[in-house]
Amino acid sequence: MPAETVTSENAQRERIEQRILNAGEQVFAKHGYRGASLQSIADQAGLPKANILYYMGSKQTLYIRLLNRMMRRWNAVLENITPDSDPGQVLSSFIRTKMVLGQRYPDGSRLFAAEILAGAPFLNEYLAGELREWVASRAAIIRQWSAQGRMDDVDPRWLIFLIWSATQHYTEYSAQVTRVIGRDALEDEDLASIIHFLEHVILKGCGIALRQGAESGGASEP
Amino acid sequence: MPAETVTSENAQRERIEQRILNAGEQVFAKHGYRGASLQSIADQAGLPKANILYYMGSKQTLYIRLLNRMMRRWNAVLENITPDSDPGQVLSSFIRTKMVLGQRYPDGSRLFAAEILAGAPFLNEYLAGELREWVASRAAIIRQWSAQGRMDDVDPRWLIFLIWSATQHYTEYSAQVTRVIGRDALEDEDLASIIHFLEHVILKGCGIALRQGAESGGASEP
DNA sequence: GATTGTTCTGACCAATCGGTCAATATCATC
DNA sequence: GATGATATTGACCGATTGGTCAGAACAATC
Repeated sequence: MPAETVTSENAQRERIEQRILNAGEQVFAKHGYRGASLQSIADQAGLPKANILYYMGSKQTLYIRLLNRMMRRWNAVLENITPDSDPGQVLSSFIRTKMVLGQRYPDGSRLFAAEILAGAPFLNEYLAGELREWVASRAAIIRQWSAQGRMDDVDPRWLIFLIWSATQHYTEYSAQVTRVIGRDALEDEDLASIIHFLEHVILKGCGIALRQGAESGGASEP
Repeated sequence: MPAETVTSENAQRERIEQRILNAGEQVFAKHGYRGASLQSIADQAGLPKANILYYMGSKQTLYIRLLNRMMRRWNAVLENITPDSDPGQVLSSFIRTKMVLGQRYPDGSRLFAAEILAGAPFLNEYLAGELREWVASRAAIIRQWSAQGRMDDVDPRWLIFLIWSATQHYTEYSAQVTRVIGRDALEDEDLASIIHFLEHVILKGCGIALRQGAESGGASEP
């Protein structure tokens, strides 16, 4: 780049890199690693193809940067969970945080999904290492809750996958969901309705009492 | 093909086409429409590339045949549902049927998922037509159940999507699930455990009484 | 065994793939 | 305004893409 002051120089480079990353996220999300072409990413970013390679080095480097960026965004999920936490609060927050992240980064979520569909060739270590530890530690706490009688004795791994899949669905499969319910996109009221539904079914299904007011107008209890 | 008797002639052609379809399903499932190459499909099928095109005509024709084949397989899901049906039985059967189908046709399920990720360019009509009707008719019946007090008043569309996503997850994301729980593949006992979990949480979460014996050793009720 | 209608496939096509590179453009510094 | 460092990009590379096609191979009929 042109040599400006150090800060603005970095800022300029940062802006261009972000533009490339966002363009790459869109294209990789739609067509997967193999199906995405540098030319289409360049078109999406409004830059010549050679410029993409100048900044990112290679297709693979760009792709891995995108995977890492998305993994970092998920760090906020289920981070403050302790054996003393309230199960209802934690699961409810899990559902809400995950839904918000999916809405904020739909392309990143889909990019991740495409990588898993392809057999997760670039994510083997992450899944079998970091993520496995993450799930195991959360599962251990949930098991304590069950043992203390604060919720049903369900397999916490399946519970985590259930919440993960249910929330992912509305971003990754938005093309399916919107067409089936006859909308162009999911509105805020839809999202609120979905979150409310998931909280109701999952918490109640795990034998966790629903919070007061959370059921206003939603579901009728016997 | 060599001119044999009419029946065996068709049988021979059928065998080769099935071989190509299965190979295509694998490759399309992994890499999506754009990312899949006819050469890799040919290699997978053990045939020269020109042979693939001789039988299928074009990449797009092969792809659409695969989508149709998978859609047909899903016809068994939620087919016998009436206002008089037992909600618990129907939802339980929905979960089981869907899980079994996912296990039987993992590549087909993933193929479908990749198509949705790409924005469902080939499935627009199906999703906005046939599938929308399918969901709407089932949703209407579920609403009747709620109105009759046989289950909670939850949005039936979100319920259908919940079961759909939860069951899909274990086939489409098997790469993630198996690595996170540290297995090579999901065993029969895992599947039984998952089905049991989903039945417990979803039925109970919808305010449907669980059948006798279905909870043996599974979840502890207050 | 010549005829006929498929089946099969190597060779080839223009287009596109990821990536390289040399030439040019741009700016801060002196 | 000369120097040096980085930014930019059109032109190009060999490989691969989906698809075409002519002709070889094949089996049944006459």
